[in-house]
Amino acid sequence: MPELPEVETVRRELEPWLTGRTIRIARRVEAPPGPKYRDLERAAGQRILGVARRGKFLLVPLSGGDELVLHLGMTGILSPDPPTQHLRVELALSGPAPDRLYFRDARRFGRCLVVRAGRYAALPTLAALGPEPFDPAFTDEVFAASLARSRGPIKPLLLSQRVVAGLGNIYVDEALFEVGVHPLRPANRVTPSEAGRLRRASIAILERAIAHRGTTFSDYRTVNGEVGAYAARLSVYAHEGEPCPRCGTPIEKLVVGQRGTHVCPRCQPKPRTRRARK
DNA sequence: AGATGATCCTGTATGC
DNA sequence: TGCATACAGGATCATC
Repeated sequence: MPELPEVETVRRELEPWLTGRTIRIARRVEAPPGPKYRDLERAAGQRILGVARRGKFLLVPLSGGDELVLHLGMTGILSPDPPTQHLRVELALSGPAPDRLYFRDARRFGRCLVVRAGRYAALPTLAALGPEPFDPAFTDEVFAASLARSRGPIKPLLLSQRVVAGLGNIYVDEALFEVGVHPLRPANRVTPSEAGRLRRASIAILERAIAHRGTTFSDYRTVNGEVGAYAARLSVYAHEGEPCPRCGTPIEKLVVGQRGTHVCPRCQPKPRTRRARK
């Protein structure tokens, strides 16, 4: 489940390899035609200017004014080695070996398409993406104001990518645990002080996870084929039934917004449901 | 317009 | 052992 730390790890490995090379061939393999893989062939002949990231999206600006947009989805893996199964995209590059980039994606939740640079109409989440967590413009005040505008539960709002970019199911659970906020708490009932702590905790967790090259449960691999080492440092995610690292109460698993969600019932008290009165 | 729920997709785990 | 079923979830779309 690649989230910001996993995608950033991949980006850092791709950047020195790909930058300056020319895409000789870009082709879709074993993937049905459709919006998830579009206009790839347009990348052929264009030089790669760099490898950037916004949230969980990889952005590869090209010399002809186009941009290659990649999303790993759930099971996407980028590698210089061809997979035996589930190959979706192959890029052939100029320059010395390794000169092929393969995009493998078993579950087909990922995407790879070429657009005019910055034109993200085909990618609504990217078009409406919130600030990068590490952007100085993402301040306590900005974050608290975004939360105050929404009455829905805090977790789905953070997963929406509109308030802040790059958080996914794992790191949202970890960050909410860290500050003792229940995932069902209405966003506008998170206090400004809690919002500040949540912002700083999210950044700290993401930075630590990047330092460990992300979290691998099953599919995620770095470009070099390595697993991420952060799974061993998770506090609540995938720890249901185990003692809370802070208070010892067994971690519980519930469903919030159709997502498996992990909480310490003591450190993260469930919000009172305020029912309509008459 | 914001919130909610269904949907996509297949490898892995579980149950009988 | 084999088969059926449940489960995992990021983004998108339909619906209210």
